[in-house]
Amino acid sequence: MATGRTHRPATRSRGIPEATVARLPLYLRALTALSERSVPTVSSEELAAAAGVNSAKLRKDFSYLGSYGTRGVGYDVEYLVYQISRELGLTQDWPVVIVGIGNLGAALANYGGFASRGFRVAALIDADPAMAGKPVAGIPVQHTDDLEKIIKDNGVSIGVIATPAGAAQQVCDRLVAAGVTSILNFAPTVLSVPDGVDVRKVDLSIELQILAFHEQRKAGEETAAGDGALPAAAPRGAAAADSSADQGPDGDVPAVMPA
Amino acid sequence: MATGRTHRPATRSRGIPEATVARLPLYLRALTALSERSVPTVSSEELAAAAGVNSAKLRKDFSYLGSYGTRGVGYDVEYLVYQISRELGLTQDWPVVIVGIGNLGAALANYGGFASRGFRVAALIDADPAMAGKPVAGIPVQHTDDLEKIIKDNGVSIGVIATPAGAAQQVCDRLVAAGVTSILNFAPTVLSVPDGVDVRKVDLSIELQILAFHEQRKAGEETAAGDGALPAAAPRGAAAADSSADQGPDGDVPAVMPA
DNA sequence: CCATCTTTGTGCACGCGTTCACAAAGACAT
DNA sequence: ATGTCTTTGTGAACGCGTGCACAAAGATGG
Repeated sequence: MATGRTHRPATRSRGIPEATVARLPLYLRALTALSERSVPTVSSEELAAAAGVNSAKLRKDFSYLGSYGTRGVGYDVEYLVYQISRELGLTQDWPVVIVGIGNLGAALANYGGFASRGFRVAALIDADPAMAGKPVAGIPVQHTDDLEKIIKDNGVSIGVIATPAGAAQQVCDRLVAAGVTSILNFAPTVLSVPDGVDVRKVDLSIELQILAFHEQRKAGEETAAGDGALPAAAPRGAAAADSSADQGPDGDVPAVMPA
Repeated sequence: MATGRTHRPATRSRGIPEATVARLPLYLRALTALSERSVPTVSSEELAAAAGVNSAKLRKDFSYLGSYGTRGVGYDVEYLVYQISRELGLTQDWPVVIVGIGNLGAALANYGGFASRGFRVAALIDADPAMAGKPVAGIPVQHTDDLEKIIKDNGVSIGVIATPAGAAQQVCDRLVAAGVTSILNFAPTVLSVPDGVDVRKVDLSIELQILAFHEQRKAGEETAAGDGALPAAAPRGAAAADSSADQGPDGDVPAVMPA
């Protein structure tokens, strides 16, 4: 996975395993899609297929939340959406700040997935004075000097770090000192934080390296035993991948530094 | 972690556990930093601290690669850098294509971590004809129509998908059909691929939701048992930053779709 | 009301990953 | 050469996560 939890050795919330928590958003996404199609109920088998997991695992995951299913029928989609949302804390508003408005920071600011689940981008912060006041995704960028005030005024408890690696720890320290207790770190650095602060890491470079490892292994195996597992995949259709046009301003601080 | 592996139930390469493979890039980064500071050797304790892991775990991880340490001394930094690089397949050139040059795709194209490890951005691909020829990060964007030819001409085996969710599966199918066997997926969708193809997923929305879960738990605990670790949480309801902060225009396709 | 059928919820076993704790190995000083 | 000291490499125990397989529960039809 592209992400990895940091710290918190084996802390379990109220009996909900960490692995289950990590899958809840997946289920929630699949359920939301069903909800939009006005599907009333769904079986564990169907939902598991949509989420790409084993159906037994899904049932066990749900069993940690309670008995929300009906035997012989399945799960009520709307009800389950609500229960999972509540469990994940998405029924409340989570103001988020993004620090480091480079390419990646701008991409995150434009990310549509924020608003759709209780997250609200409360502020964009960058160390470059030239960026100050400049709107990104409709939100004016503020200077790092005001970081503490911004955090406190908005009651922010979740911070996103998209600065270069060299600045990440400093920014992290300031965020934590100002009251942030959850951090999503895109900078390729190991952040050290006090107990009680959660850090999750997203690291593109690591993901690619893991892929390269498996790729190399595949290339090596191809000489040895023929597993024959590689059928020529059928093209599903001449598709068009549309993309958004405008990209963030270039020439700024790179979103992420080399590993 | 922000990422999660897909498929591949318990496939182990040559005895190297998957969890270990996922940590090798972490060690490699720490070692590279040491190498740049001309540190000749490092103990498992020091390196573990730098990588943010347990020293016993680190030693066990290295033991899967072989006995590269010297008892009483530690590990030779340069030698270990080489061994890990070789194990991860980073001593060879990996041409990579990025499909979907929106905000996120552009950020990835500008990502410095590519070139520094055997990865080379061979091409940028987008479905928007208006993007064609336009240089991003010094590389001209090419149209989706030429996807298959680009893959084959460059011998690409690793593809990065940064398209909207709706286009991801189609793009994935075309990439796989053209010969790509490893995919890094940034679109919030479960991709289905044939056996033999590795998919890794990076999903910002999921990461935030997991953080929200823990954040909510922390807020809830503060009332109950005094763990002592939680300083008084800041009020969250305070005034919103800017009212005019409308999220990005929805007509503009976001780099990643809402979950 | 009873039989049947579907689907949930979970007890259980297994395997992976983590951590402890220590013996073996080598460096270094005398 | 011998003893001491440091640090590796790993055997073993433990805990978490996964998946099977099935009993319990409820819907549905007669």
